Amino acid sequence: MEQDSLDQTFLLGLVGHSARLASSGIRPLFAQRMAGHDLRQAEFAVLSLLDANPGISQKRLADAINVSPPNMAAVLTRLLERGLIRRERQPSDQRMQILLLTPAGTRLYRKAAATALDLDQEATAMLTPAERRELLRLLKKVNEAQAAPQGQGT
Amino acid sequence: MEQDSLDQTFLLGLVGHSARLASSGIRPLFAQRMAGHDLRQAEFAVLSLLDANPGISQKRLADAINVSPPNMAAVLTRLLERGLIRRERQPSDQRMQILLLTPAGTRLYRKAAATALDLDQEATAMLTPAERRELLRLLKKVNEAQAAPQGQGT
DNA sequence: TATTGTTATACTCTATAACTATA
DNA sequence: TATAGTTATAGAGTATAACAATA
Repeated sequence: MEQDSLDQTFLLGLVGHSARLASSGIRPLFAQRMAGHDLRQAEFAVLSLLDANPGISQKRLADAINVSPPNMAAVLTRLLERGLIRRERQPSDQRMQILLLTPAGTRLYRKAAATALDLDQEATAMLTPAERRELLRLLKKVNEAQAAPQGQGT
Repeated sequence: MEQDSLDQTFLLGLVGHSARLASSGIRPLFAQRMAGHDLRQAEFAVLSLLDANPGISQKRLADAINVSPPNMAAVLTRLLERGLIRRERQPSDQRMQILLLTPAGTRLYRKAAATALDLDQEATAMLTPAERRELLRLLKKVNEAQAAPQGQGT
């Protein structure tokens, strides 16, 4: 039995620490359930964004989920090899590549999305629906401001 | 210029994903500012917990910040080598080790804690004070339930 | 037999530099 | 010269199995 009388006042007053804890607490459950679909977190996120935004570029994908371009390339390579996505050069700007789900990718995503929603709700079952919505709203506010600080980052 | 018209509705409805995004957004700022103290996230967390809870065991430390015992051993080794913490066997139960900050560890922690609080507040400056408090309350609720599911995990 | 902690190891994730090609 | 994407590589974080010592 754990005596959880630890004083964590300072650490739990940091959003960075608290968010990391929540993330690391949910991660194992996500990994375990998603193993059935053979999808990792970043892979699932890519499928989700492509389902909702067919034809976007790798850059926008990478920016949205905070993955560096080299690491995104590796994620996409694996999804391409599995036949879950396809890509084409954009005619108007040949530097860009347009990404799309294949029919197999769409089918897998539908199943995986149901799994993801289930497990996420289980992992947050201690919150009321209103609390959960509020938590998501506040995290979104933090994340949107991160993505676009005030012009240029550096 | 980014056209942030991406539809991320589904992903941002997952607490796991949103928490991970927030964490990964704040991490680089944390790392950059803490480099001045030569402290990584887990190391800072250990110092903070030892400052508030002198004499706790490695197990309780590891549980509190979601680090596995083998990885905690590595973190502590580095802090010991730097003379920031010390440890002793507990007389009553010789399996346990009691951890304490050294005077140098306390001094470094004081400075690092001020840095951490500053950067975390900068990173969440888009929230009102009330929103920030509410976000921390909700994350705490999620994290407390994670830590102690309902008896034993497995 | 269970718990605390260690060692060794592998795997994943993240970060950076250097490069190609397009613009 | 700047941007999209790639390759290669290093480093940090995470996970697991096997072990020692104590209870």
